[in-house]
Amino acid sequence: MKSIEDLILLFRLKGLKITPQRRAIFEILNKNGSHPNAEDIYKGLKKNMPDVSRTTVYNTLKELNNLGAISVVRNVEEGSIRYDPKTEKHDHIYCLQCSRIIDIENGNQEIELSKEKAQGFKIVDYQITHIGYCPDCQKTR
Amino acid sequence: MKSIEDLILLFRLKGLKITPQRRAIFEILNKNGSHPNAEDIYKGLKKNMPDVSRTTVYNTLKELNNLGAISVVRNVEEGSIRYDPKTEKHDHIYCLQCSRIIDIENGNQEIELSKEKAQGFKIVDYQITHIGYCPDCQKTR
DNA sequence: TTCCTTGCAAACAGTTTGCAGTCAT
DNA sequence: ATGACTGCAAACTGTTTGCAAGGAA
Repeated sequence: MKSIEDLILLFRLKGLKITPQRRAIFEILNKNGSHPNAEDIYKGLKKNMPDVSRTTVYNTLKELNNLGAISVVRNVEEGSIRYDPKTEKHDHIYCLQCSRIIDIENGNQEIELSKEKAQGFKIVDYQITHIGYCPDCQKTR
Repeated sequence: MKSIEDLILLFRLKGLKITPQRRAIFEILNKNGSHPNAEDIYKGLKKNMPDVSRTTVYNTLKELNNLGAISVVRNVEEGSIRYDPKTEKHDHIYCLQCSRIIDIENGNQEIELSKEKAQGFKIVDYQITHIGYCPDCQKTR
């Protein structure tokens, strides 16, 4: 997870500008620690900045993603794209009922594919998602 | 991967009907062996059945998914839902350039989460996706 | 005959795009 | 001053829904 200062430097380095809207989005991502979609961020923003538009949210998320400052959560079959502000490699646990995603450390080096299994693919990454029910949702089933 | 006969029996068992459209969708899923989205199936269907509608494709995919005869592919970040006709547990390799997905056997029992790592979640499944570039796309980069 | 299914059209959700006015640098 | 950014509206994509007519059992 990049600090707000890092994000600002990163944007400036690329000739991108730091607007109050962007600064506020950085703050939301930074304190949130979760896996929000564009709408989550938009709603958070609106509280303090009622005239902000969704376009600005989408635009800023796209830039952040381009810069590698956030990443897309490889999909857990939902209608919307969810973003991950944590840049270090990690796995996820996904709740089938409430869609909550939590991060877990990943300590599996054995996941690396053998040459035969890779079938000619050049592998650059992998994603592990554990799927189940979170503590809260177990109570209400 | 269920046979067409199995799918027909499964549908009949649930009081669902076997229409020519559904039979044709079963055939496409069965011979395709890939990870199509609704549009892929619709296009395939149209060749022999020009008046078919997308609604029928969506409806049938939903029923198949409900019955556990196909599943939704997780861990890819695309605009559309992709389905997996292979019902046995397996992993995927995903091509970042052409979006091709291939199946690979999964032989990682060590993926199971320890109790501490699961953080109270009740885990029922997991999905591993290896990400990279397929042989064809490596040539054209 | 009885539901289920089909196909059309409309609705919907999430996201992207074009553009005129505004603002950061 | 310049180019990037904002916010609006419209377009677009993938999917879902309501419904009248048709078809499988």
